Amino acid sequence: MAEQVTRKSPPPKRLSEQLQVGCQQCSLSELCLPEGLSEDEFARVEALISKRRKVLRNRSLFHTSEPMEAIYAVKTGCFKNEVMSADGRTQVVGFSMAGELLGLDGIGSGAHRCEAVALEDSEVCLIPFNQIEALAAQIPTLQRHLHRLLSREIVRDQGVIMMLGTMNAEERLIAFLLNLSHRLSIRGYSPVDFYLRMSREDISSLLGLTIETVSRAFTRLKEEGLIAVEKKHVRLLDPAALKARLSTPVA
Amino acid sequence: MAEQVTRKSPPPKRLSEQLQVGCQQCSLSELCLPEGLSEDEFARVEALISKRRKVLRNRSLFHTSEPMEAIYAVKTGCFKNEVMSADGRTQVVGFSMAGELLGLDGIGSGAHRCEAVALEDSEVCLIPFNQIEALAAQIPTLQRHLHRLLSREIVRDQGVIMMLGTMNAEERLIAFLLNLSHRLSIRGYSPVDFYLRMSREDISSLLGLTIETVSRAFTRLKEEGLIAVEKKHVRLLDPAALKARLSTPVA
DNA sequence: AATCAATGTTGACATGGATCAAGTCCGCCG
DNA sequence: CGGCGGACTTGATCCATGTCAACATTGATT
Repeated sequence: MAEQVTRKSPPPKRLSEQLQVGCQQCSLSELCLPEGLSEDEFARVEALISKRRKVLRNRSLFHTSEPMEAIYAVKTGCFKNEVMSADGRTQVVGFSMAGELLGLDGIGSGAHRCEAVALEDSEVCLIPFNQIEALAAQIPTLQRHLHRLLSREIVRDQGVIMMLGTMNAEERLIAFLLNLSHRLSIRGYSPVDFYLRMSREDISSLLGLTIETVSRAFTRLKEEGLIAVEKKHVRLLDPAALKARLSTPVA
Repeated sequence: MAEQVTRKSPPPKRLSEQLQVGCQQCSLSELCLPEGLSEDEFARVEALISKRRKVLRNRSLFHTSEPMEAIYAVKTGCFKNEVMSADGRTQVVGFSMAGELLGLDGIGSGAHRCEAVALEDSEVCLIPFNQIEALAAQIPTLQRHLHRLLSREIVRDQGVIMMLGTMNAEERLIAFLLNLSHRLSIRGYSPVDFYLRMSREDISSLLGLTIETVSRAFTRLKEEGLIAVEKKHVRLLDPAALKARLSTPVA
């Protein structure tokens, strides 16, 4: 099951090969990088992001308290972001899929404040933060993009806060599924038929519920014909009805 | 009670007077601005932040969906940050006190994603975002500072997520009080004796609870001798015990 | 094939917090 | 002064979710 990532090339890639896969060829560049870069600018950014790193399933890309020397763009696979409190509580604060950035929370203190764990064999592009920061000072478009990404992460987190603060179990699950659906569709995947990369436990942590409650919420939505679930395979049978559930609770 | 802010000068300030109160004289500059700026750099930053704006109690500094043309530093007073969902839910995502920034969430989309409401008559420094961004490109110290602030906001939000995801009512209230306490002490105020600026309703929204539950949690902590509360006046009688409550729940 | 550990589902029951309803304490305003 | 509304507290009850336990499924190991 947990086999090495070997989809793009034979066994162990050589460094020279890794370097060849640039941002220009990457279908995700429109998610990671700003539009409107000149060729020269693009090349300078690309030069910074030449390093890749593979992370096997259940391994960490970085740990809490580890010094932050780079941020990461998910190239393939999926991660969960977990924060840990002083007293040992653990909380999933989000999942990161291809084209999304990881490690932005480490900029403030210079150390990562959360742990990024691969949910499947994954690969990330390494972005040395000091260097991208220096380059951003020279390329306004890049600078603006970086600020936008940071700000969007704030907005995303506030969305999670709203979910936790105002929604019941069923609504939380629906919000979660619709959020996944939306992000998948942006990436060209089906918004109504997908496989969950994360366990019920990870979902329940993000949603601030127990796994039993999440399981029952899945079952109820299934019984009502709104979704189909078998294990990790989810189909949204009535996306409109799901969205409607998030608006006025009953009537 | 709700009188205008007139502590620093007679009745209605003239613009020329407002401009005189620069960052140099502001005791909060160490919170808003980076250390290590040269005199020249400091002056350039200061020149950008010369505008002030007063916001009366219960008035909004900005509204959701309003175009974001500036970010703000709280000079005096206190704000609540509220996000609203499409379906009309409202959620307080945090409170901002003197020296803290407001409006960072608007950078991503160019429009504010939340509403900032003054909890008392307050004053903010207006920071035109485009200009501070441009200046940051020229002053690395400033750029780094800006990134840190953005990142810290992410970390702060993740802390709220953890609170909502893992704590019970009493723990949430304790976490909230200790957080306030800490921020007040940084500003030179007593960490164990303070006045709440926000209503029980605002607190309950942030904590994802009802006002009744918040009220009962206050009462219980009071009965246990951990705090003293009369209305908005709170005293932490046993901060160590409060902190201990956040660690291992029972034993 | 047998065993085992993870993972998820389902049921029965307990409980923390929501809901509903008074009631108190204010400051405010006529 | 008296009445009124808003903010908060307190009590009684209900219910959504947590807890505990059994069981199913799956894949890994032997």
